Amino acid sequence: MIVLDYRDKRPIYEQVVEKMEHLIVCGGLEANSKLPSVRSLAMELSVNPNTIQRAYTQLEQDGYIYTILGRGNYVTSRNEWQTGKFEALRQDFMSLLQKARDAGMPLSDLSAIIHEVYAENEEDVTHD
Amino acid sequence: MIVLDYRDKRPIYEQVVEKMEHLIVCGGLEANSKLPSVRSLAMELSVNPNTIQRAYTQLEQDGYIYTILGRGNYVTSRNEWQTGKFEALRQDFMSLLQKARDAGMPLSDLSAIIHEVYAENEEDVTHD
DNA sequence: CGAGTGTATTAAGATGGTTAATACACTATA
DNA sequence: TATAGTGTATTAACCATCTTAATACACTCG
Repeated sequence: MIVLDYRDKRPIYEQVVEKMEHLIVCGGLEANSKLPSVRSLAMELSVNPNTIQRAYTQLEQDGYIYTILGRGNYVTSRNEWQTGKFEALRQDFMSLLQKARDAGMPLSDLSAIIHEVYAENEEDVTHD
Repeated sequence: MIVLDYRDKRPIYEQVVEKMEHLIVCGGLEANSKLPSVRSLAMELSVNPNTIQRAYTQLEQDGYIYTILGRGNYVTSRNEWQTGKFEALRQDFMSLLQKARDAGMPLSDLSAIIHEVYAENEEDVTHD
């Protein structure tokens, strides 16, 4: 379900959060489906249960999963986290765009990247 | 010249690198102008000279400054780091755009943000 | 020469990530 | 009711990294 990158210098719990979030956002995990238990995932990744517990706590705070005591952790439905996710992405985009503008990066470069990633969605949109 | 944010949990040397880089990229520091000495900036920020030394070493590795032994640290001219900077920004954009696409963020939202930040440069660009 | 500079080394303290060993409360099931 | 599986909490220890501290050395400039 998840593979750790040991060259990654970030904490393990952050990697678990990131990869779980990616799975959920991309639809790899259905809403209300059950996640691996704290102990089983810890066993699978050869890490301590506390580390997984910390990751799950973070995911719950971010709204991606919910917990039922004694039963397990489950995936939250999309509409519960999508608004917050969009806002976070907006913040990141603002920050990154300001850096790009300050560095003198041409608007055309950004446009090219956007159209490369959003290849399917092409219709109009990107100008006034 | 620089103000530290003590609520920021990142290492001090990272903050110094970030703020110096920002100053250089935004033109707040001219090419070939002299930076504060390791000891004087350490004094000014009330941190250890080793911490500033580490920041300057990082800035040099990233191509933003160059060092002359016994004389000081100086700002590199724009064309020496701009290409690398653009490439790094491109990488970040790709990564962020993929996340936005996966989360189902509409192209129109991105367009709005871009036009907000790149207000002056408006011409056409963002569509084919 | 002397002051200012970058650089290197070593030791110590502080913080945070991780492991480890337990313990407790809850839920589902035989 | 018992048992197993679950989330959760606590405490201690280990380790890596950031930071400070105290020095020392080589270089440049006046």
